[in-house]
Amino acid sequence: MSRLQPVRGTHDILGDKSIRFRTIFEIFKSVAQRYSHQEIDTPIFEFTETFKRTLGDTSDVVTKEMYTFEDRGGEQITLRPEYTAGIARAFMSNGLQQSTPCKFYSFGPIFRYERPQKGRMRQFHQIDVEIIGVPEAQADIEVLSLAADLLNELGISRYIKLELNSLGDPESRVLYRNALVAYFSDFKAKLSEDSLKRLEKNPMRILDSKDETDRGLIENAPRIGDYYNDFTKKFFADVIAGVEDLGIDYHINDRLVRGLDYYCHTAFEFTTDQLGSQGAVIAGGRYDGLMEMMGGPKTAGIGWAGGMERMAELISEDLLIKANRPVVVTPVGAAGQSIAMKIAHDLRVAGIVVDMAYSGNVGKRMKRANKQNASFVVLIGEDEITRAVATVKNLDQGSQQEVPLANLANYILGTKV
RNA sequence: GCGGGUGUAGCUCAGUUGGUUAGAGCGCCAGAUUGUGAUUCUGGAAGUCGCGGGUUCAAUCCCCGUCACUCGCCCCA
Repeated sequence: MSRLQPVRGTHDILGDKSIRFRTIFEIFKSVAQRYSHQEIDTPIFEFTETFKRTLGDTSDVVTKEMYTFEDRGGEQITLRPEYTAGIARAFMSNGLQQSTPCKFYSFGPIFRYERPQKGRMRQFHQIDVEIIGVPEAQADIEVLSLAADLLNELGISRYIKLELNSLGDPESRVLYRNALVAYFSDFKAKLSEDSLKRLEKNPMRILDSKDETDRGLIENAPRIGDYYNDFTKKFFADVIAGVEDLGIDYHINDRLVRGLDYYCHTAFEFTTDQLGSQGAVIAGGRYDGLMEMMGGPKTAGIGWAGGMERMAELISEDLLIKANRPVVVTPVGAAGQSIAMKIAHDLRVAGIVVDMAYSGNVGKRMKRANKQNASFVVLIGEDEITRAVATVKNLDQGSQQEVPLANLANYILGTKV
């Protein structure tokens, strides 16, 4: 048993979970396409440098959560711990600066070495949306609107609230950062160990701290809103006005931050209290400084990522996209056996989901068909073959009737709806 | 990385204050019913009691370690 278990924090996706994932992805794809986003698939691993440079040396993701290894060619490789860096890299690798704006969507596995918990795995799956090359607030609004529509169509809006903040433009940020450092420096003796480190490298992250003493200090810390310059104020007001016009509920949380320097303006999280301590279902923000930091031209960007496992826990049963019920072809005797596969094939070509009852007596095969939730059983034995018919039994009604083989597909398709 | 809880059949769980052969329900297989499903009845298979070590005449039970799950911290999707 111990050898057969999956690696810690990884899960096989099958059965109900698989259906949930497919449902979420189908709905996501449909919504994203209505917003005119194009699919993009970037590799699951990148050079370690791609993530190190963009996520910064102080973030938890880089310092202790990446799956990094040296490949046989001696390259430092990392399994992607997030989407944005890879998509930004792809944007530049493919020379897409020539064709902005670019609107992308993507989905797939993400890897982080963390202690597993409900709603937190080492391999998990995200859906992702990015708009690259649009510095205007319309992009922020559209991306938020896409997220809100998605949650709506998934039927889980009522569990989720949107927290919104602005980190300001670079000028506002510097002012605020300095004010924070000045404030917290007076309390160095009281700050938690983590927050002391943050004070050096990443003072805005202190606002994230859950440490009780820290929280007391944070109460009276400077508020970012007081440091916005006119441009930032206008930009944030535009975003809020747009969100309100679309009827999206939100509330401002001025302690919601992103520590890294390339983030600016809009930052947001769609959070829930339904998943224990894993609150965020969708999170994102604007990253106008990212491309430059990666060595490309200055390019605006905004996007978000959503956790599929977390959404999968929230969506309700009746939303799930079910596969069509099968028709089960049941041969009787050697004669039936020889013609059954051909009959099944004809039905499949006609677009019908068909399974075969492989073995056992007729009763046994009926029983299995019933268990498979089949809609019809097509019985074919010597009696039928001599008359070129099949006995078709409707499992819901219990009725049955003989149908000429030539009409079989039409009969089933016609009766179904 | 830190702290708490849990680990017995495919699933959900009982149980033994340490003592012949470890149980139930559901599921699975077979028969009643060898050309007709859902109900019913009868029978059956299935377990190194997570794994390793220790204590003991004897361990599924007590102790230690380990792995996994789970809850909280941390972090976030």
